[in-house]
Amino acid sequence: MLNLISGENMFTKSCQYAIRAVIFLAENQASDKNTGVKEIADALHVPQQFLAKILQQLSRHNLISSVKGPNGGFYLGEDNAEVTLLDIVECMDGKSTLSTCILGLPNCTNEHPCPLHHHFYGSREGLKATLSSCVVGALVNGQVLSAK
Amino acid sequence: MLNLISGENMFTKSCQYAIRAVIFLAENQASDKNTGVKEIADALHVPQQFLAKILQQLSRHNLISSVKGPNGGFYLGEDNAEVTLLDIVECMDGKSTLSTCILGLPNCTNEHPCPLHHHFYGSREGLKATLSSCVVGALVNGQVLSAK
DNA sequence: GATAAAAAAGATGGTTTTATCTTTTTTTTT
DNA sequence: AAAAAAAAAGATAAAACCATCTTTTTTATC
Repeated sequence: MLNLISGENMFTKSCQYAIRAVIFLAENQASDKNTGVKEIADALHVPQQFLAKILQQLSRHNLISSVKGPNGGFYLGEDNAEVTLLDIVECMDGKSTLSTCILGLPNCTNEHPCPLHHHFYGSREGLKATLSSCVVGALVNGQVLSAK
Repeated sequence: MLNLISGENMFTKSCQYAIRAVIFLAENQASDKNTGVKEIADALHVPQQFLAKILQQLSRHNLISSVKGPNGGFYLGEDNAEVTLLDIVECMDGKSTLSTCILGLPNCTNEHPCPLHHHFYGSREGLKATLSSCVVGALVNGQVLSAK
């Protein structure tokens, strides 16, 4: 589930962890060594096994790359160069809510809008634009990433 | 929990139902008759008992008004004339997430922002502005409200 | 080939959200 | 006063989300 307004967070936990992990991998893109789950989990202060599941899912969808065995781990390769925030959100939480009615009404359209439709149109388009234009590989600037 | 981006909806189910119910009450503001849970639930096609809980909570927080007994029900009175979307969201889902870090990082600030901070700043401010400026009593225009 | 490291996968449990059922309280009408 | 209508409240359950533990598979190194 992805709730943009109500709730404690704009992204789900899974999605937050996923984004932070991918940005972390992007920061290590230069190095030719892989990064293990443990190392990422320790750096970001997130539950290791939960993060493992998330990385597996990202890898299955080819948003990140992985190698098994000793010296194995995860990395961002050329295949992952164009991955955007929208890719990650949709991978973790399903198709983004940003195109469906904000009140969940199936018959809400531009022609027959719900009472909130026009009020949120601009902000929602802005969010969509940001999500689809943010290539995670470019989000590296040494800013705050880890918590606690 | 209120997730603005990830998940299926921008608002939680509770919040969606709450907003739709309050707008429905606003449409009946003119009438001096109260509206019962059953009538609202039928009109909006939402689970009656779940909606009852939601209306109780809205009533406890004085966002809507209620009377018990025969011919009882809910209504929007003068006390509720200034209720905004933000009031409803915070009543149902707690203080909005729109001021906390989008990645859930406790040490993210304007001076030491997370990698997403500036990208989402504008849209988030827009959402906040809409939520706090939308008085639900004014959202009545006969638009689509019920689902199914 | 044996060992070890690491991702992948399977199974299980806790918490929150969503939803339903039942009982109680309030209040109007008869 | 009795009956009925309706909100209020309590208890329970299903589903989704969050998290952990265990086992399996892959693969590099010895």
